[in-house]
Amino acid sequence: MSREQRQSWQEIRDRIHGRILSGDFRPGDKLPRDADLAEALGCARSTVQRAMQDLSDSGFVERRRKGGSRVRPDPVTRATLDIPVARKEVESRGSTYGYRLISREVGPPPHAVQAAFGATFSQAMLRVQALHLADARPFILEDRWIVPETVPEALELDVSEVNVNEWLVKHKPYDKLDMRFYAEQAGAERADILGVDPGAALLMIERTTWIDGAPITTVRSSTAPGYQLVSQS
Amino acid sequence: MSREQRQSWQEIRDRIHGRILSGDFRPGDKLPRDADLAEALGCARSTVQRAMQDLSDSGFVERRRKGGSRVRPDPVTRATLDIPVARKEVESRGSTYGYRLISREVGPPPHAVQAAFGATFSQAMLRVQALHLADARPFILEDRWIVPETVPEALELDVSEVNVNEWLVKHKPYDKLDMRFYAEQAGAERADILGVDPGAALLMIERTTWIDGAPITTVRSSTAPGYQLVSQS
DNA sequence: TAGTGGTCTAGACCACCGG
DNA sequence: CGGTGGTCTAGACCACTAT
Repeated sequence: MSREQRQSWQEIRDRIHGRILSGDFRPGDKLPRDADLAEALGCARSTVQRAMQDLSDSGFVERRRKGGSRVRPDPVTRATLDIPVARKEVESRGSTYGYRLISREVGPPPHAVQAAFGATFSQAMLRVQALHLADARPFILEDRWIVPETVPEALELDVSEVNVNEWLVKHKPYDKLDMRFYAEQAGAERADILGVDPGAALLMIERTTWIDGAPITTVRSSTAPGYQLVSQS
Repeated sequence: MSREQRQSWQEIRDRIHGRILSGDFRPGDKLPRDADLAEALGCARSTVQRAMQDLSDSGFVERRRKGGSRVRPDPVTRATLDIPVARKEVESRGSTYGYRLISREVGPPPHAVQAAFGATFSQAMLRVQALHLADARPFILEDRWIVPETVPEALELDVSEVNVNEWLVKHKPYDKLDMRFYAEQAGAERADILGVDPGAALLMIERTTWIDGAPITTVRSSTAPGYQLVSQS
């Protein structure tokens, strides 16, 4: 008789994944219960659980309590991006990092900023514009708005010395993050600051963070031409 | 005496995370072993394991066998992107999807394509250029190269009828994916195809996939102005 | 080679949600 | 309300790697 081999959750995942790819399970189909899969595949239920968890994270299946597992009808490709602190990114390229404060002001946020937070805030906010340099050349221009009610210490910061970006990352945890990427042409002013031709295509990165539902900060980063975001693994 | 409450791995994670944020554990510090944390926090080791796994996935800590766990010295913000199949994306916006083949040819790949695969391939490849439409307006222009040795069926496909993009997603699994995003100005030809002004800023998406080390396909997608990539949660 | 994280198992209970 | 996925526990063994 055959002996059951010990199987890793990756093997179990691949076996199930294989049956999806082979058309054995088709998009929209309901999959067997974890317990039944476990028995059929000859492993513990928690191993199936782990495998299905991964398939769910990867976007191949949807899971619902009581509803069971289904093959996701619309395939997606999922990518993970690491956005390091600007200084780290510059240094990892072997360049020398530099930081230059461009402006600091306190005032009412424009509509675009309020929209980023998904609400209307009539209160004044702290705005900081700064330039990250790589070997003394412009690398990223960031335009940041900070909500003083959530981050009162920010008003006291000497932003000409302290890198607000890194200060926030180190001291202000968030539990909600909205991030978006798009392309935009450089206007005259931005082109001048970044040292590029007006109309150059810039990759824009927008980040907005909240903690316990309270808005922390939103930042629009204009990256210099040639900048690329690369997915992990 | 006090009774130990049953704790979820999220609670355990937050307690450890809290000690990192509070400066109790500083960047670069070595954390206690899982077993010690479990005892200190009053839960099973596997619960700590799950919590640390999440902190590792989120980029807060680094884990190494024998080496133990350390607070990651360089903070990163991590974002997950879902890139749906073009048709799904168009339909989810309430628009009508359309597909138009622009060209199909077999020939030697340019250096840029070989570079994407990280190797030199002198063999001929299948190139397919196609346009995805939203309400009859250009949405995404894709320029794809397929390796016939890995995907022999592709040569037989009637690409004027079949959406190669979706065909590959459904039938060709991959185990390695490289994805990158950048901004680029539209040249005259692309501007014409996409129906935009020459010089417009376009968000570019590059995807390259492998299976068992063998290259499958690489595609450069030029998205129409206004296109945004938005992170999940 | 020994220490540490990674995983598997078996069993139990919980939480959500469809019928 | 009952079925299904989600999680916790305790214990054992494995795999990687720092020392």
